[in-house]
Amino acid sequence: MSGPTVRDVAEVAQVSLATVDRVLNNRGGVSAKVVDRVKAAVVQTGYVRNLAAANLSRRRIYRFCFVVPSGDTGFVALLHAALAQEQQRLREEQVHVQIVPTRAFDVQDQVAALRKLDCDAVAVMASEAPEINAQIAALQAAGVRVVSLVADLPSSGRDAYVGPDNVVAGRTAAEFMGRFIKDAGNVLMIAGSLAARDHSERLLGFQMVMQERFGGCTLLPAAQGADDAARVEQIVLDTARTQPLAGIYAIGAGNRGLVRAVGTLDPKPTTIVHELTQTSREALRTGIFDLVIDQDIRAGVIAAVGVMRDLTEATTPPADAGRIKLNIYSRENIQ
Amino acid sequence: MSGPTVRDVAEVAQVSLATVDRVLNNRGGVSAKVVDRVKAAVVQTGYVRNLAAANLSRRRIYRFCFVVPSGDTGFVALLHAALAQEQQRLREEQVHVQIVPTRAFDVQDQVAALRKLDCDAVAVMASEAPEINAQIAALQAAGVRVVSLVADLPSSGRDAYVGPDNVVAGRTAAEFMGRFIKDAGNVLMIAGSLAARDHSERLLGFQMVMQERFGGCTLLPAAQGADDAARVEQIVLDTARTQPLAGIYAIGAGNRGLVRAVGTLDPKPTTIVHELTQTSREALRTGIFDLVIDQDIRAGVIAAVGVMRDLTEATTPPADAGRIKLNIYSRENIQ
DNA sequence: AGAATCCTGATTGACGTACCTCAAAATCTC
DNA sequence: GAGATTTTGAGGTACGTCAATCAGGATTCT
Repeated sequence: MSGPTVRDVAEVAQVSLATVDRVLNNRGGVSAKVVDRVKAAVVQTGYVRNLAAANLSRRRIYRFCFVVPSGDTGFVALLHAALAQEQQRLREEQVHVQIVPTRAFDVQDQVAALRKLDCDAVAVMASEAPEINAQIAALQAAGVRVVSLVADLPSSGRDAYVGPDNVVAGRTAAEFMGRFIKDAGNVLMIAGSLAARDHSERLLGFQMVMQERFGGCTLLPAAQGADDAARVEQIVLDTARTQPLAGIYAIGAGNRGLVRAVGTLDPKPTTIVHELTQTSREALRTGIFDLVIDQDIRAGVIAAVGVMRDLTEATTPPADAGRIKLNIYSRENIQ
Repeated sequence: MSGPTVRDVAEVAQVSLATVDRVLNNRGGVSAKVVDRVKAAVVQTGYVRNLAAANLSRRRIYRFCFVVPSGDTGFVALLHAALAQEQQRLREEQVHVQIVPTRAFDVQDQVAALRKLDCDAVAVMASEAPEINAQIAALQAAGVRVVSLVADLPSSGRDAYVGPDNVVAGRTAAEFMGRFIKDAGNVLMIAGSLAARDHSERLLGFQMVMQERFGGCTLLPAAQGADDAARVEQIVLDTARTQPLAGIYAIGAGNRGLVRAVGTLDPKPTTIVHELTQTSREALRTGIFDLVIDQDIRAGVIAAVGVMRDLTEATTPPADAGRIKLNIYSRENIQ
């Protein structure tokens, strides 16, 4: 008593099961007339494929790899946690996810990791570099679909990008920065590395909106903190020594250093950072950070798997499948 | 070549398939010693149940109903759209979703709708009323699990609530309101009806934070606009005639009226509203609204279905399963 | 007309789990 | 140690789809 099956469709269409199967799975070798009849029968019976049965029968196992920077703090730690959690769940659905940690900013290590992959598709989080582009091309030539994760690699020819729109992220940061500091004062921007596409795009978006709509503020030259807490701390302290700071926009990681530095400043500059980690959550709560712009990395992992599955099946994933939402957190809506 | 199956577990544990089945599905009648042996075998082999096969075999069809207010604009329209979309997808997974529209604020109509349900579980979006509580109790007595959606019905004894934390929603609105208007001026709060639990909770949270942290603002008495555009427009215009308005917090629906009214005011009060609809999206873009606090209703529908499935299976859903995230939108990150 | 190609039918065996029955074996009770 | 009870085994069927094979009929081409 569970809805119409292919059997019912076959009966209504006056054809055999085999023919229905051919039509439903586009196997070809069926005349247009019969195709129409079968499709009409599908509509008439209200047939919907039983996903469980389909998945069971086509005993496809997907093998996906995630090549992502290692790290036991901050965003990458959350990413690994999300991956591990999904890995568990996906096993039930016959999706095997392998996680390949790399050293952040180490191009050779990342290339090496990519080289020895054996899977149907891979999600890569890396900076832009010609060697990496080359290796991605090689993977694709070998039939492996490639997805860039969190930071896009547009020039690599990757099959898809899964991550937030980082220009929008920067623009949003600027919107709140401008309003919070009342369109006046010096604003310090600290990126990790401008070779990381996500960082450069955020910076771009931030500067655009600040210039367009908050001309009362003065943008200081963008600093690079290499996602390193000590470096970030030093940058803030050095800058604050020579001029008053109304706002700080931290584009990359290294938030522990930011917390230390901002905590010593009086008046405290309005501070906007990315990624809701333990550090930033705590800083929001104590009032050291004013806003956190977060990308839901768990949603990102799920989206990436979905896109990789589509790509592996040679079906084009929906246009917005890879777009990860940006979440804005203040001290009142931390979760 | 698709991982270990029950067969492998049975072999390793030196028991029959039937016994493994009894252990895995808690059917009882197995000695503790053997249970341990089977469980050890599960770990040793790395067995994970194949969801597709399980779902196929247990030919369970879930029948769920959504009893929600009808409406072709605003939030409820989005809700219906999300429902229709999920309905499509869920059919593939043998979940039959029926949508029962009711007249908003019409208790008798809602009770009547609840009375003639025939399903395994129901999600209800309604205001608080004793008649509704009674009908929910009757449903539960008949073995139907009941979930409150978007607006909680805590006194009804519903099995679960799926929706955002509306106190947090109100607190978040206050946080941004206070910062945007620089902690000074009159703030008007407009609810739809304080009988709707979501509205009263938002109001509560908003007032708490405004009093705690933004004592410079003056809170005007809360108005009730019955989620009606004309009423809301009138309230704003009437209030603005007698005193300057620094901020408006619209707790419920009727945003079209709000747009009309705020558009005529100079200076424009900082306006914070709920739910990202076509109206509020457009108002954000043109600068009439300053912030929209949205609940992702599609995520809500998915969560509700998950919770109903768990409840129907008599497994307690995870603690945070029903919690819908609040998303904050400014003109820069509309999507 | 004969050969080649195309279209369709009929049938069958997986896929891995759930769920059932019946009988045999082990354990407990007095 | 006989009887009652609990525990375990053996075996089967069903779920709906996929995938493949083989064969026969229809159509087209030469």
